[in-house]
Amino acid sequence: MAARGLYEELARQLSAVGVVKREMARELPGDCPPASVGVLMLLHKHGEMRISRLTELLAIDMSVTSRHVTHVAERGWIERHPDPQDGRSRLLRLSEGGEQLLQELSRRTAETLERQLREWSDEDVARLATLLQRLRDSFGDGRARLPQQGAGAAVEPPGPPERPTAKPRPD
Amino acid sequence: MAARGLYEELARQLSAVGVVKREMARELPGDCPPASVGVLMLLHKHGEMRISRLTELLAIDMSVTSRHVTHVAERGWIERHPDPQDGRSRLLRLSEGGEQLLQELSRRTAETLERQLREWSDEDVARLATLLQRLRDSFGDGRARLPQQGAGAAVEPPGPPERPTAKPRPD
DNA sequence: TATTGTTATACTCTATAACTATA
DNA sequence: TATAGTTATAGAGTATAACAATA
Repeated sequence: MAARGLYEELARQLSAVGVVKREMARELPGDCPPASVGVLMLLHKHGEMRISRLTELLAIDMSVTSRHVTHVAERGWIERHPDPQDGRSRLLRLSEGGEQLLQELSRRTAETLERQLREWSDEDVARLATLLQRLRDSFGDGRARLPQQGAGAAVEPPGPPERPTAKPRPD
Repeated sequence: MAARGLYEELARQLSAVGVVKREMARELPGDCPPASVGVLMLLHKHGEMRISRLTELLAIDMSVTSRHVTHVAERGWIERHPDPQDGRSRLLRLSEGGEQLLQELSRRTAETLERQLREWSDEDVARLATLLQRLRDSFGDGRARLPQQGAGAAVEPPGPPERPTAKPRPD
């Protein structure tokens, strides 16, 4: 178990990752937001799958996955075939055009990182990727997606005074 | 310079950090979104400062910072004093209540990470935090916030065929 | 005229809830 | 009745542009 300060520092750094993500997003074609790239990458890596599986891998709500999938399907980057196992589902698969787009995006992503991380050693790049993977695993582990019993109001803080305590806010 | 696959893997892991951030956000009081925590943390760490400085540290647009600051100020977590150096600015400072809230939030954040990262060694937690810090530095380095010459249309991809190429989309 | 902030508007990503179709 | 997926709606975070006040 690490010291508390260590965790706080990690939390701070995690919340700052957004800068990097936004910078990377600038390199994408206007038509293809980061979420679409995520869908394409997973279909490339894991092959044909249903929306439910994609939802698990993305660790977001299925309704969101559905929208992202619609987006990439409308642009012809994936194909949707009937699932012989279950009439409610369809199997998603990268199209020829999707494969090629992804190639191009991957190349560009790599270029950006290469440029920004010029000073980094292979070892450090790999180390960071590995630690992030592990971080995700650690979080997705224990209670992966418990069915929400009241996440909205969430753990109201015990004592901090002076705070107007979450007024309904009329605006 | 690392191999291309290494960069792609890093990109994939970076885009997946969202899961962790959302999980952490669940632990926050409904009134205090992650962005507010960021503001409070920076004011705690660096002390009194102007919005422009906060904007640099957060690496977001000043208009966004302005909104976040308004949010925390409305709840009494920070105070705004006139800046003797410049009549257009105000100096932001954590209030008593803000300090206490932050203490509580930090405690809770640390608890969450402690719970999820039970298996992690001190070294690995520190290593990840350090690498993320360095990642951010590397990105914020060279051209930190160039004045946008056409980021909207962004680098349209050269060759990937078959792609409907960003149709106006009638919907 | 240039700079510091603020406000209005729009876009992306996500969640919740209500709904459809199939199991 | 339960499950896979879709759609409507809302909220958080960000960016751009137009604007106000001060330098």
